[in-house]
Amino acid sequence: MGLTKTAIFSDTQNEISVFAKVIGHPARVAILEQLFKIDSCICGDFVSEIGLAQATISQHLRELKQMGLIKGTIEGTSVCYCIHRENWTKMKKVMTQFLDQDLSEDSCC
Amino acid sequence: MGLTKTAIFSDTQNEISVFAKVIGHPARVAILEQLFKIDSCICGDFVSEIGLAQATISQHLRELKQMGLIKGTIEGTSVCYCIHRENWTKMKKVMTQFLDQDLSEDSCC
DNA sequence: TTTATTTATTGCAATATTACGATTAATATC
DNA sequence: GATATTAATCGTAATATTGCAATAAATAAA
Repeated sequence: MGLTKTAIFSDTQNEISVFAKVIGHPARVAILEQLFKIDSCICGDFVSEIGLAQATISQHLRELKQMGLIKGTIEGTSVCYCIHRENWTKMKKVMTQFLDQDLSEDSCC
Repeated sequence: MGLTKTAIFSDTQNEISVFAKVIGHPARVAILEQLFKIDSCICGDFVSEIGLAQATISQHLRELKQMGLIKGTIEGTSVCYCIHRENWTKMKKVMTQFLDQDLSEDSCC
């Protein structure tokens, strides 16, 4: 099939997995890291920094934009991208809550 | 293509994305949540709890095991699964470091 | 030994993802 | 206006993922 059965899972479970999925590609990780490192907008320098074709980068940027993690502003012929702070914070909260789960000592084999 | 070009990314970038990818499916999120909730091993109760076929669950368990997030111990005819605490902690560290990045105020558009 | 019970594996079909060349659209610059 | 420059989109190919039925393997119970 290839089609995830989202209906049988809770909203939170789906939310966690969707957030994780968007981080689940090194190119998107690299894009986000660059935006944090520069600590401002980046206008079109992704293609030269990351070794992927322009069309491919554009596709990854679209996915990040669709998930709301970045936003782009048109600036003449180029587009300036930056982190969407509110949404990043929201994702951080959701993911951290999941990751921070813990077990009591020696609870299992 | 469909083949991620891991070679052009850093080890850290690949590590983050691989960890995220394994969390990137609600069934695997559900399995992990159950293990944390029960706070001990689970022997074969996944299929009844999650609404997916036995073969599918087994496949997801294998992926989690391959990533080292869970470990299984054979217990007669059934297998008891539990969280691999050390590896979970390691993943938490890697992911948290990535998620905790922050921007200075008003750094962008 | 025969018969459950339980999990892993295999084989398959359907959908998703990744990547890129080519093209399009939009604005700058000449 | 004609020509660059930049980013998005389209089309396509290759690989990955998801899901399940059927089967295999391994142990427990009768």
